[in-house]
Amino acid sequence: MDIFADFRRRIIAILESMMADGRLPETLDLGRFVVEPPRDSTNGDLATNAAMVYAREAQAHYKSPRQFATALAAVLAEDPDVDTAEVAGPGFLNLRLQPNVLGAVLRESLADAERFGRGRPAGDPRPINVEFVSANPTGPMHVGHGRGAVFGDALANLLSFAGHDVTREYYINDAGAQVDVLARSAFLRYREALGHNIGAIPEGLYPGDYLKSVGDALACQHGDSLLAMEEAAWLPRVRQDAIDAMMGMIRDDLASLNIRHEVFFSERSLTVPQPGHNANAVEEAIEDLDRKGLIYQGRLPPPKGQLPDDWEDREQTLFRSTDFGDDVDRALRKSDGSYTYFASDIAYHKTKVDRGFGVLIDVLGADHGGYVKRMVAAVAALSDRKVGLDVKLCQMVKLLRGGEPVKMSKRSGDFVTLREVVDEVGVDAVRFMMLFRKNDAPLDFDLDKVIEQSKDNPVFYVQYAHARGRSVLRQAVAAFPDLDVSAKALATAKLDALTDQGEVELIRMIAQFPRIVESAATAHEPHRIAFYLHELASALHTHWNRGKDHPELRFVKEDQRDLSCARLALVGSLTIVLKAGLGILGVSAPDEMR
RNA sequence: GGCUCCGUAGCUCAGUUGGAUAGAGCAGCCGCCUUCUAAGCGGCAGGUCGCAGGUUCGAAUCCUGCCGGAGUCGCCA
Repeated sequence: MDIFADFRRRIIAILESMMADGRLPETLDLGRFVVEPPRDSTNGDLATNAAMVYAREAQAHYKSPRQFATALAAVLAEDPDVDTAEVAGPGFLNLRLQPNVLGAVLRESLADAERFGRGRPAGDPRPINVEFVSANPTGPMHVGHGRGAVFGDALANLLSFAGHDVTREYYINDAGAQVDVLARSAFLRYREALGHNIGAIPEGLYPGDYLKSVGDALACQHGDSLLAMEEAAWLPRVRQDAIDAMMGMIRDDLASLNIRHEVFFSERSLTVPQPGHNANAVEEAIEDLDRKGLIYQGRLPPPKGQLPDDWEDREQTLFRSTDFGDDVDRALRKSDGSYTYFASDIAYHKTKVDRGFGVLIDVLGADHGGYVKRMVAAVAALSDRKVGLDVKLCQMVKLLRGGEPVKMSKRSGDFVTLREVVDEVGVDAVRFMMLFRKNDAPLDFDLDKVIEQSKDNPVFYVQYAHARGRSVLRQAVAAFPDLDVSAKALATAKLDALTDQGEVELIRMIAQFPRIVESAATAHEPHRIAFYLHELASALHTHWNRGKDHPELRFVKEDQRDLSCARLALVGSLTIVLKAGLGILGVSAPDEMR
């Protein structure tokens, strides 16, 4: 249960009845006010700005926002769940709830631990597609890819937790010139495997050692038979083998971060005719736009800034992306007549629209910023504005060690791989740190700091809070050997003993979890979960420590079984929320720190 | 030059979609271990929310214009 959403509904009902009675104008847009925690919790449990939001429209009925709020307060005070309803400041309405309301939330979190905080499928029932990583299949993943990978995966977790049907998807760029370069690079390694002296890797080919095994495999499979062929003959075969090998490597890299995609979509598949069609997907997508009158032959103004050397003014096939908010119309064919990357991307996104997704999310590197408007335009055009595309750009990751930038080795191809980082600091640290920042802010990742076991390290700090909670439950069993500390059992504890301010504060924070999930999911911002967990962990550590100066506040009181049970219910609920939140981030919730 | 993102405490960053006296963590100073884990906690100090206008009951948040930083700029992917 989300008490904020719940009371928002109750207030809507009140406003509606006031509208029906003529106590308010009938035209109010009831979607505009909010119910949220008051900034200062001494003001109560819930606050709403409804009276201020509608003050202007209600002026004929209530002179001031405060007067309106007073009227609203009078009705709300009748609600059996409300203790007090007070008007504050310019017209805020602060509600203090009966203790049993928050208690019910706590009880619910224990009784149905698996579901607490989860959203119900509501609103747009269409599934959401999250496309992320989509690293070129030309080598192992590096740290920058890792950020997008973790972000996309956590976002997918979050949306799924919030009640949406989510598909994780990877777009394999296996059709461009870069995979031909990959094939030639692999062919070189193939010759090397056959004993040829290949010397230095020529400029323009991929030099990485990771292609040696591809060369070995080719030699093993084909012997020297490829050597006699023309490039046009061997390239397609070598290319596919190399791509498969690279994708295998990338899947392993992703698996090391516990990331799995449901769909791997091949760009190349868009360029071959589909069964039962006489055109390929790219051609069909462009025909589709053409039928909508969005394709034309025309000229583009030269690019601003530095003019490319080979700029030529020519007539070309253009998409009217400016009809959908882009700055300039975009080219769909290169000068040699082949399609641009944008054209296949349009076709690719058309498949997403056709597959019935209602919301598309693309997770890309910040260097793709210039690409956003045209892609949003394309999706709007393809779906007649019925499908939204949200492009989440992840900023760069700066890798540090002890505060100093990690030198990227100049030995070409030998960059710091994602795998090296995961192996050094662990999945949990990588995932949490990548999510403990907004996606559009650059990230410093310090290899030394993230394995530190101290409060300076938020990963550790949050995990420790969970472990501490679990430890308390273990201690409780030691004190009361017959006690059942399972969540289900704790849900039946008498909770009215939880009266200490710190305890109430913790319950309030637990009650916020559902709305944090909801708002983070709506905003497509998983970092909000990470920050919430950090605050929750901090609150737990704080309260735990108060038990030092005030032994009567400790969770386990051997001579007071009922009181202990109530407090253990609180601890149990905290571990449930911490674990659920960490689960969204894809970070483990250990029972003890060792 | 165009577009996108960013600018909040000495440093690194949050800020619940326009709310109440702008918050954390580092770093600095002062405290707390016969105790369910001190791997932690409390307190003090620290601010012209880049600048200037505008919108309104109310702006760090929305709009405009500047200043500063990052990215990007027909057919590359």
